[in-house]
Amino acid sequence: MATIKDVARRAGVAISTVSAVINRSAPVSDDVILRVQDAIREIGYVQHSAAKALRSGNSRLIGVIVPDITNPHFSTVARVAEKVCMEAGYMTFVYNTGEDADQEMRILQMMRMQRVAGLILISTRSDAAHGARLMSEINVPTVFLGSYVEEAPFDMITLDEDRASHLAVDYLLGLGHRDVAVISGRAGVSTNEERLNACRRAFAEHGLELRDDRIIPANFSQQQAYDGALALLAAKDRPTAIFALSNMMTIGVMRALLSLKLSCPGDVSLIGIDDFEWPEIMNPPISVVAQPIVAMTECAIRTLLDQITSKKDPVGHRTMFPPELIIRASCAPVGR
Amino acid sequence: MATIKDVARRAGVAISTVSAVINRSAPVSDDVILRVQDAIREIGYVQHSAAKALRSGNSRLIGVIVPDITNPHFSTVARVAEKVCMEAGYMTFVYNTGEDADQEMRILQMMRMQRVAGLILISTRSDAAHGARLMSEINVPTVFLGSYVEEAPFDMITLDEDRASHLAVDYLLGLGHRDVAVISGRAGVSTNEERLNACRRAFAEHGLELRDDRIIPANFSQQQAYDGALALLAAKDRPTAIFALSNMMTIGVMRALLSLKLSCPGDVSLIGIDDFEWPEIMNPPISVVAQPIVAMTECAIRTLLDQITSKKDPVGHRTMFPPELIIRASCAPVGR
DNA sequence: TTGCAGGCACGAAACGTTTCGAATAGAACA
DNA sequence: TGTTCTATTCGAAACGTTTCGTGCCTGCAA
Repeated sequence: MATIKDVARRAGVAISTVSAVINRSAPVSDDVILRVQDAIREIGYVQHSAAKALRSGNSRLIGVIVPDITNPHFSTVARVAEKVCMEAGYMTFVYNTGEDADQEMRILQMMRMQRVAGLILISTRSDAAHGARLMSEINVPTVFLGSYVEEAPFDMITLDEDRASHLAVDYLLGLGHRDVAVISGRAGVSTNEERLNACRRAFAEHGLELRDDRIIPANFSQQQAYDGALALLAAKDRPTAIFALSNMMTIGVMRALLSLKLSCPGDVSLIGIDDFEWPEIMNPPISVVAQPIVAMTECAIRTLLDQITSKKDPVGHRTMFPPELIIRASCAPVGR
Repeated sequence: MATIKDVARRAGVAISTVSAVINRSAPVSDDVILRVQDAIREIGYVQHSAAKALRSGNSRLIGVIVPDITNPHFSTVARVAEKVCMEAGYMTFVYNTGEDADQEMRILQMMRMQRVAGLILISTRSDAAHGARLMSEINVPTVFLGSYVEEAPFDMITLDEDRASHLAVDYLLGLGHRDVAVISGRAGVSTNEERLNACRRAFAEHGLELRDDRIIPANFSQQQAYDGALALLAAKDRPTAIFALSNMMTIGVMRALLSLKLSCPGDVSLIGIDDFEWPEIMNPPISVVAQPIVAMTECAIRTLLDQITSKKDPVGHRTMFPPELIIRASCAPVGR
């Protein structure tokens, strides 16, 4: 492939002059600019990012690490990240951890090889041990999105998880439900811990208690939520309402309801966190606590780019976005 | 960051020896291997991909270009591509065209800058003019997935589109439907043209005709399918069945049906191409012609890697995968 | 006419690797 | 002991850029 040297020869100028034209990094006469541009067009020259990155020490690459791109929530993150980064002249590297901490580390290692300029990280664990591993592997500006990790003092963009759970629980209790089960995500992930603790608080504020046996662990997995809900709902003391702490788990519960031929909201009310794109085609349309994921992602990227250009250390600052309760048809007053 | 030079100094060997150890590219004594490995660990050395790519002329990067990662069909492609490539020691660059040919070209340009070793391309147009532009921009092994482009003689992995449409049309006609509307994708995309032409043929084989005014263009867009279906279904001569040529358009039709309070399959039968992940939570579960997208993607990547390593020119060979008719609850005999 | 500043263009070094021909050391053989 | 071979190890060039110190011209002021 043609190199900058070929362009220089063709345009009859020095290599450094071509570089100056391409990057507008030094004044060049109009005449020369034109000659260089013509030469570039004629021989079809395209910059070699690797060479540029090597010499300039700037890859202009952003790593985006998500649990699973197949989840619409995360594919939206990927899409928005790509767009915002591209506008700023960066390329994104989107990778899936599959909720596996070792895979997360492997990906971080790859990101390091690529010398990414920054990282958007939706981590699979939040404990201090994981944080320590993270800190030893990450040496670029990083922003957590949706969750955060102990001992890893990066900036974080999250939902107001406390309010999210309160919105759902208050709504359910307000409908008269007293026996509510919570389908919980992966233990040890901040997102889940915060949502769960907020549930407990919300119950307590109503003078009620969220019993441990009404917390069904499902690891954010659709299948595990299905299995857990199946057992829960088949028992004769089934709850009157279920609150699922993430979109995939909400779907799992819905499937369990359907396979047991239980009516929703007739027999059991259901509410989840994270909105669905076409709720009306579901049976029934599910009420949810939605998070403004597009705005959150934009904010995360902006924060990251800011940190990259300003070169100032992150302060571990947390920005919270407000959740929104969207009432549809999956919850009814108890005993109806 | 530490470089290979630091490792060499620390281990007391030459740079080239360190390289030999890292890449197992030349025989090195066990003693030295150990010393080098220790040194690498101690100073936390990580290879610099850009430098490696520059010198070796091999980026070990694969570009994956999809219309919209937000569509579950394509996020599956991305996920599978990432996995298979990673196993082969390649990294993937996933990018969205947003169904825009100019954006597609811009992305190709970026891919070229990155000197990707190969490309998986789901193109937004199939015409010869687009093919010509493509050929002028692409200079690496490329495999088309799902669609192909005229005048761009790369290998292609697709569904057996003819059979896919036949499966759906034969099923509908077999149920007695005579007035069937087809929601069509973007004109000029091979996938859509083939599906549409196969529809016409299938009708003809039954001695029927698919009238042009029963072909509703919707550009593969959910919203356009919704709008089109709304107009179609609000008219007093509405069809008794609808065949939507892609997953998003099927959803659009479903929404139209619901918003008009039309019963499916009572009033109108509906079938689509592409399966849904949790059909049972839809109302009703929609019958579809499914494509084996995971296997297709794996095949595409394998074909590509093969071409990259064998360095032989593509022959424009087409591999077709069989569709599968999955009957659920959205189609009923006519007049019921 | 001379001196000087400023605007442009140039050349060479450096970024971190891989690669390949050459050098070295020890072993085996005569 | 000298020679040849083998098994390692080394050194330097090259990949395609950017960057920065130099130097050449031109024009303007004195």
